[in-house]
Amino acid sequence: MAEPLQLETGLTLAEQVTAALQRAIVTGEFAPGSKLNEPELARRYGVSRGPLREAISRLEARRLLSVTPNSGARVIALDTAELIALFETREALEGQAARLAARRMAEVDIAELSGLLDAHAAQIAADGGCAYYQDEGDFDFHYRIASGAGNALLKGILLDDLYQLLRMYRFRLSVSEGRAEQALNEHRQILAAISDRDADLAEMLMRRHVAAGRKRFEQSQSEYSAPALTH
Amino acid sequence: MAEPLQLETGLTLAEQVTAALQRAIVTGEFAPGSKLNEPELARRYGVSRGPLREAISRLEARRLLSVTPNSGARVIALDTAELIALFETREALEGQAARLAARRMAEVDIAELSGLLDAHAAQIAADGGCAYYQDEGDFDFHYRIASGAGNALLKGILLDDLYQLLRMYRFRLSVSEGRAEQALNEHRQILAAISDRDADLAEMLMRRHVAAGRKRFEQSQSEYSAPALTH
DNA sequence: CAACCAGATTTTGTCGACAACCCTTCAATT
DNA sequence: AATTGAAGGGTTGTCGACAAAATCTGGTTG
Repeated sequence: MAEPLQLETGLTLAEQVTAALQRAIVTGEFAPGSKLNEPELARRYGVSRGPLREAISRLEARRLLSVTPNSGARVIALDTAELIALFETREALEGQAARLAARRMAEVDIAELSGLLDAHAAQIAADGGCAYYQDEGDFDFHYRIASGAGNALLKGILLDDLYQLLRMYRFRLSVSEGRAEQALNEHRQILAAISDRDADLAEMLMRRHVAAGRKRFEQSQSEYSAPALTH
Repeated sequence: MAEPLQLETGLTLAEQVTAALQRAIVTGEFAPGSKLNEPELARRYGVSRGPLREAISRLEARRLLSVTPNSGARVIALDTAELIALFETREALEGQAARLAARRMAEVDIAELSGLLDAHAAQIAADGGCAYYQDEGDFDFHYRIASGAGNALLKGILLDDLYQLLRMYRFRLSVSEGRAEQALNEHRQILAAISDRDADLAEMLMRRHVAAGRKRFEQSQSEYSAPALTH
């Protein structure tokens, strides 16, 4: 259903529509590959097509939409190769973020993130790591590392672009049984390296952490194309 | 002067204005920090404010403009810390690009790039490495590595976002005497590693190459804040 | 029966106009 | 003299309408 854009002050309509539309895309309300109808969307959000088109332009630059002239905007649809490319890019950027966080993250932020990991541990113990909250916890951790790097550009690319794509596809990247504990453990190791101000180790561990996700995904894909190998 | 937007077919006015405006920003025609006047720009490019505002929205998402509601758009103005952040981000992405290029770049592209480096060498020998052409040669090299990585996302972030920022500020990042030969030498080493399919070495060399640029810039900045050391 | 070609309809691209807001100017007040 | 406040002009934000393009429909023809 259409939520007609709760009105916030200080923001332009175009910005509010951008946020609402991005949210709808990322939560899967608009499926990957589906076409966006401008008059319909404009009615839905209660705005004219002007601000809506500005929002579409923004989201195109953020790589969430792909528009073809005279044909319209479609939600981006990543194939397997492009999802792997997303992991590869994250690996580089998040590795660097961890490296820089080891140099620059404030002690108080490290302590707070440590507490957050305790909360994640409790949650996993309680509900066995329900996939949704597990993902949210994972995003939380990576979000804070990206913020702790003290590099606004790096943070912006990760939060505004890559994490949104990742959120879109989290259902395809769903984690396996017992993965939650392992991920939490890796988070702890990364944070320990940051706390030790060991930049090299922090980067290496983060890269492995992201690469592990990519490899699990590659594995899950190759099972379909070559199912004979695993049983 | 106003070049009223040479008309190309198949592209939206908004897209053409985006390209023209980005070009004007990147070449320094609009200085960093300067304000963009919408009616004036619309007249200049011979379009209405609709497509112009879409172009502004796109360039804001690409981090070339920063717009504040009800106040307008300004060309981005990077301070020293933000330029360092740009180098740090490039270091991670270009390092990864070199790593992936070592795995995926086609032999024919490697050979062609090798020939391009020969041309650069000849150019440096001829005119002593005039700063402008030297920069263009540098961009050429990095552009091809980014393309050779076989990762459209990584390539897009580098070409659409980071390299544009870099071009904007190349005058502040101008190279010193004799730097051209050294850069060319580093390019040769990187390409050799790629040709050997040595991903680890290619990444390391590229990271050092970018880091060297960052360090020269940091050096040039600290000279002003602490001039007594080098007098 | 398939392919192709009009006509009609929907959708996108663009424009000009109006309203809201910001900044400047300048006069009045403390 | 400095600050405040109101009027004015200018800029931004938004809208509805028109024109061009694409898509859909149905009928015709090979």
